[in-house]
Amino acid sequence: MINQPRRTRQRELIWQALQKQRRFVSSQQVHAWLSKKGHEIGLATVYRSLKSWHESGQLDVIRGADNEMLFRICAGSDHHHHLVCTECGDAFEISSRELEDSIKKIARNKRFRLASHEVEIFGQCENCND
Amino acid sequence: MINQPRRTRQRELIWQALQKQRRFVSSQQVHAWLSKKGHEIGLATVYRSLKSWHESGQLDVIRGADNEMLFRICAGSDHHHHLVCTECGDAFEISSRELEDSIKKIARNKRFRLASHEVEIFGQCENCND
DNA sequence: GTTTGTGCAAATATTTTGCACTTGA
DNA sequence: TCAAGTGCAAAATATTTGCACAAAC
Repeated sequence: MINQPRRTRQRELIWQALQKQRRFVSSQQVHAWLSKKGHEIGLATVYRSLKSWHESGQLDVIRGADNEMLFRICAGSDHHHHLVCTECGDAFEISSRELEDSIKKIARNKRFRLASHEVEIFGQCENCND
Repeated sequence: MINQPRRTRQRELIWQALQKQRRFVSSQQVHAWLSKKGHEIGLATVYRSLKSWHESGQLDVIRGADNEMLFRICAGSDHHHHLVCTECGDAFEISSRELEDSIKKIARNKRFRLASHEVEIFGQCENCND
């Protein structure tokens, strides 16, 4: 009935490109990288692929400084946040009981019914903070 | 030498519009609202005003779901995050020692030199969660 | 009178979409 | 076959910028 994803050359290539990266990348970057490798794929196809994978939970997304969407293959399907290195772009998934508890507590204090939350932490990773 | 802000009719009106709002609003919204009130101000002027106030720390900003920047007058100048009601759009500034500590701990565990972080919590406020 | 702000239109930038064509199952 | 995927170009958004003119100090 709905969305039975098909295996196409384009999607294979896009997925492979994502697999090579540990960092978050934009649709534009994926497209440019593939072009450089000689794979002429429509930019719209890249946008559509990343969007649908994100919607089906296979990709994580964060917003870059200039407001663009950056994607990365999502390791676990559990709830988590990200710790991103501002130097090399490397990103780790994090999940902290303590952090979640703090957030719950804040919501409770203000009598909010918690819906969702986003936490993004930026810094320099072990290798980059000389 | 630098940026000595001037008092203009446009800026007065834009600032007043912000003061009437407890929720986060976009440049477009401020502009539309002023237009409706009969104040014909250039959209670019609204963008420029909000941007500069944000840069000077007088406005907070969050990212809307549809990729736009939303601003609000910032109550305190201290470090804080936001608890936003998804129903009425009302937003509270929050600051939690516990939350900050959790974040520091996470960074320390991964041996990151912490640069910055963003936390946004969404839910329904006391009035909206019937 | 000099510097800063404004308005407009054009330029960017990112992402989406309509549509005809192609392809996978 | 035929629904799903693709490419292209155009549209939709959101925001910025160049420039001539106006306003503030």
